[in-house]
Amino acid sequence: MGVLPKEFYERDPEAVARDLLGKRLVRRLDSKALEGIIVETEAYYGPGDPASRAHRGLKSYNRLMFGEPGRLFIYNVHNNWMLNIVAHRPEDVGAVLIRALEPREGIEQMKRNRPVEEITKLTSGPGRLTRALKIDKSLNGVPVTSEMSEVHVLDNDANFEIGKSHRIGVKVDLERELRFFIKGNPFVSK
DNA sequence: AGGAAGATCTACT
DNA sequence: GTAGATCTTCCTA
Repeated sequence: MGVLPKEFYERDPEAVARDLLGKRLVRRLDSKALEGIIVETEAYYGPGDPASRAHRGLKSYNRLMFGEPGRLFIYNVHNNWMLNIVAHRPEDVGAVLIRALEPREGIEQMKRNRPVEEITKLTSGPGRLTRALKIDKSLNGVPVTSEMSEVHVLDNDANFEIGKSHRIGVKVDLERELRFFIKGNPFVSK
């Protein structure tokens, strides 16, 4: 069960979003590691996608979406850092937003980063999980395809049903449903 | 300088 | 459960 290789991310964003469900997201902090299972994702495309950061074409703030797959793409919305992984076919544009995790390792540390009454609220939302894992723009562009990396994703054997819906919070969405989540998992955001 | 942003929290009905 | 205020960052003018 090693790190997911770059090829994993060199596919259609929808496929990557689905396949990231159940995988283990690892955040290396000091000598410790914070870890959670990915339970909710959304796929974003290029200029043809009205909800995408890349909608208005190549800009300085979205250039990572046009670049090498398998790197972090991080931006801020309403004082929340959004954690994306660049994912698309060669010469294409896209990314996958990580929307929720099920905490596994370093839960005490996460709670210190983000005090919360119920454990189900610790990482169940894109802004919540970045706070719990101490992720911000300083990690923008970091590759997730090496164990050495401060953030990386490990393969995992898991069995579950996948649910899907329209993306959340999007003003104008595509017709396709591009939000994916693990059915019945209590850490999926509401 | 101004405003919009893929969200979150709180305070209600 | 739902509406409204508000958190900050970075783009665009």
